Amino acid sequence: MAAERRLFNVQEFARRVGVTVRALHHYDRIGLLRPRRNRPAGYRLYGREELLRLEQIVVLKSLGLKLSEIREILQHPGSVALVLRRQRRLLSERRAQLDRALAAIAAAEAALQPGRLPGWEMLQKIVKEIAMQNESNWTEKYYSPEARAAIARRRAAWSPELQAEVSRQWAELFADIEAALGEDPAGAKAQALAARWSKLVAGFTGGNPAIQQGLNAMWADQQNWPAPASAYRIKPEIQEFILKAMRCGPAPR
Amino acid sequence: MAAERRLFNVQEFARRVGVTVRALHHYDRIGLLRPRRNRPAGYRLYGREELLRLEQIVVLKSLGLKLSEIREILQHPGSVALVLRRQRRLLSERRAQLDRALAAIAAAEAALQPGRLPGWEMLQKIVKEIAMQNESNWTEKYYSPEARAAIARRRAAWSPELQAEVSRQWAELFADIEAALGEDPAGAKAQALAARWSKLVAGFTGGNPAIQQGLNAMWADQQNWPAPASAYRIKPEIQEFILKAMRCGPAPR
DNA sequence: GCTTGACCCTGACGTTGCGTCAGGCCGCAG
DNA sequence: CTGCGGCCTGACGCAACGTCAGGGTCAAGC
Repeated sequence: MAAERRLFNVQEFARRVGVTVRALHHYDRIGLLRPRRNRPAGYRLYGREELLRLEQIVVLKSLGLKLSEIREILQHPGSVALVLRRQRRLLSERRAQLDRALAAIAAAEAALQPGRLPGWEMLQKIVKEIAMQNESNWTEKYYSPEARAAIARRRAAWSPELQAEVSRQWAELFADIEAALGEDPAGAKAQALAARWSKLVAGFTGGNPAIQQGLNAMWADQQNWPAPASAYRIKPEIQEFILKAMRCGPAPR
Repeated sequence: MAAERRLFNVQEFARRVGVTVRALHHYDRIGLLRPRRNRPAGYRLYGREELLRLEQIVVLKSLGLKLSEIREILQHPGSVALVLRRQRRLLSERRAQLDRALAAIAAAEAALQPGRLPGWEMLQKIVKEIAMQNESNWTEKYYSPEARAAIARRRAAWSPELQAEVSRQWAELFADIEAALGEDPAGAKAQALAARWSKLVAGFTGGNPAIQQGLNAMWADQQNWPAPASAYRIKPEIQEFILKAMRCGPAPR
């Protein structure tokens, strides 16, 4: 009955869960987490029940939910699945956006690596290209009926053998690039390698620009590579060489 | 000399670049983009020069830079490389955070799929596990000297043949799972499959939890898969089955 | 009982990048 | 002259608190 009747004052309570006192004030004001206020002076006091609720709040907040949404969820726990699905979609979109920005930055850095002046037009063009697909999902834009059919074929044709073959091609390309690291990125050899690279990437991505962007973003930050791709982890020198060859190679125009 | 002396009023100017009139007001107030104001009534007028600057602003904004940072960059264009590097790091971190949240959501959804009650403790545990690695990079935490050595060995041992072998294992596993789709996720067969899955993933990720999280996040949202991984694109049924088996399988305890 | 230092309270403003009125001036067509 | 559309300048709102400022409370030591 009287199990752990202990009450905490704000500071200790906050420290215990890992939030700030100010946050508790805030939650109190907006009615998200109401403490008991028995003490005559109006001190906030929190018990086990509030602890539970606060932990739930923290968990949901870590999923990127807004406080208002959290309040809704805690009032109607049945809607949790719905909210999670919605949230997942939202975060996915945000991540796609981030990937685009990262890809743009990577391209921009590669473009101004050679020590040239910034070259606003180039930066602008890069970003525009990449941001283009920002609005409206590319699925409808780039996967017109016939393209969709092509993908279906590609997927149907997928097999372990094909997979192995493609893997081999990547490995070969990596080896070739490594052998050519000293070459001029603008030279014919490097250009040929870049072309092979592009072709392989296109084959993998099915021409899907969003995925290609994702790839670029990953280059820029290999630490965050997701699992299966890690088998393809690219050495920094190779990555740098290809980026240079692709960006500063095809004649300045 | 007098090439395109045309001046635009706010509305047209805004429409031309794709920003709102209010934004232009804002940029004016904070001194980021000052229009000319020749007209007696104090109307804002924008020319070619302002157009260029606004375009630069928009580009930099799309990279996630704050307006104050943009102002800095435009004042000192030499710092652009530095700012880009910093921004890339920041966005990477944000993306990692997003990945963690997505992984947690995916796990949570899988956990409450069976129609059971939410199970706050489970949700909490999931999120805690995943958020644990939030602070301090895992590299130091999980890659102690000996682990680092193991990774070096792994990398040294990497070869096209090994790659092909692993690819084959994945393909086989996918096939086996597909054949077992009708089974009980909590059954021994499903559990064995889940174990194989885990082992393969661990092999790929070198035990790196960050990358495992990334993988989970990708499951939750295959649309955003980056390039080479797309060869491993997982069918939804397979993904769902494994998630179920891994989460609701090992006895409710 | 009194002082002291630690702890608590309630406003209230700052942050970021605008959205959204509200109230009023300007300019051009009929 | 009137009407309508475009422009202007405040000023508040949003999300989730951080950060003072000014002032009350509590427990302990003297």
